[in-house]
Amino acid sequence: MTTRTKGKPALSRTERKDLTRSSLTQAALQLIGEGRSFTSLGIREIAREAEMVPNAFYRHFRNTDELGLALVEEVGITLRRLLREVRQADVAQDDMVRRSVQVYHQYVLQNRLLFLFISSERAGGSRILRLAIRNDVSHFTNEMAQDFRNLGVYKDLSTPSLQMVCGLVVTTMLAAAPEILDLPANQPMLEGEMTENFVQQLQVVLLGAAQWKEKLL
Amino acid sequence: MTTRTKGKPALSRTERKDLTRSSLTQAALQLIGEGRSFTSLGIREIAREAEMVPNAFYRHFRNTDELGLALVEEVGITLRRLLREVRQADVAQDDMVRRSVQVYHQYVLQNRLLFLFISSERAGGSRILRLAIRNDVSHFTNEMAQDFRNLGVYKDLSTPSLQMVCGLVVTTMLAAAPEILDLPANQPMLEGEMTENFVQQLQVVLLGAAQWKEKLL
DNA sequence: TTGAATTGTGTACGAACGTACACAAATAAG
DNA sequence: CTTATTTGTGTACGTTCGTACACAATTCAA
Repeated sequence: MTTRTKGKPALSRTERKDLTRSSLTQAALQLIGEGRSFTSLGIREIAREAEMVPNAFYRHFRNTDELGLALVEEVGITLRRLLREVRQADVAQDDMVRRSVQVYHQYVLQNRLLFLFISSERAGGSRILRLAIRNDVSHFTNEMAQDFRNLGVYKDLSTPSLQMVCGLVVTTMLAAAPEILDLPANQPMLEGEMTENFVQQLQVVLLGAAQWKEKLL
Repeated sequence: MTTRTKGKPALSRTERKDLTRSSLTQAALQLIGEGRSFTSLGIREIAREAEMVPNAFYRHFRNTDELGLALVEEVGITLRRLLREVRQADVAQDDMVRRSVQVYHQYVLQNRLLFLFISSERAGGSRILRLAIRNDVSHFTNEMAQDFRNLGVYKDLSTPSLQMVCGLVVTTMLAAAPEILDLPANQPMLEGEMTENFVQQLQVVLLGAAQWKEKLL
């Protein structure tokens, strides 16, 4: 226990450690934001960006992959928050898709670095990271399916079918992320075109889902 | 002109050059197949794999990105061939989706290295490569839309709408590629599950497309 | 208060990297 | 045949990398 006889330490040791650890992960994200790809980041590079000596890295991670896994944890949290935001914004039913796309679009921009990370490491780079991200995305998909259940839409779809449809929605969403991020800022023309395409695709998916008939076992 | 007074040179200079150039691109693909990511490949590494001295690389490419663009050309050709193969296999109408998925699945396995390259560089790494790949994928999408036209299906969809739907199909296809490639070989149980999910997703999309009504301008 | 554990620093080493330059061999062109 | 161009080699330099080791400073526990 923390016996604080003299009130000196404003932060405990573990608190300090967590701070520098997070400064490492944030440094990695920062580098990603500058166009570097996570796979090609080195220990020295990350440590330098975090303004610490290379060796300090090892006090927190054995290698860059382990730091990547820490980032994946952030991914999980971030995706969960996204669901919450969409849920809140989404009371209306009519153009629910368009509204959700708006929320998603702005969410991707706000969490630019993480979505850059997700997008590029979900398919490329280290197998461990890839599977970890895919695992998080899978959880995200299932939560979305649960949300659909709670909303009472698509009542006649079995849970596996609902998950299948949500998988499709998530695939479409994640494929849109890199396009959102690569779009030059303040080009309302292109942006509107892309968004409209995105909205229509989701509408097609949901239209198909509404028509989907369960297969006979 | 090639004045061949004495019949010595079996291969012309440019032919030889093209051969070594291609041995460089193939070396890069080979390294990708061994789990390395293209972005992190170095000139020396590629040259070593191609069994040539590092400096020889510069006789063919200025840097690794330029070699990547050469690979993207192969991507274009490969995607075009895929369309052709699906077109040939696809005369039947009933389970056309399932048949196409089978063809696609085996095609991805046969062109494993290129699909590894596409999947990981489409979202990550160098911006130039990313845009080049996206351009090829976009062409692929449009050709698929043209194929749909020629087949006479979805007659009441406008060309932009047809392209939008095909974009959805292509997104789903490309998202499936890394999963196909990461699946441990000879696991018919998992493989069947994945394939079935894939088939259903495409069916949902096409079902939605069939129901899609053009928006009023 | 004293001793152990933790966290960050400084220095150092070999390996791999990109690339510059001079050169050898081969081929095309006059 | 001579000469210029092209293609691949050999050597070399400075940079960056991962990581090992010893050490300083701090914090926790007894």
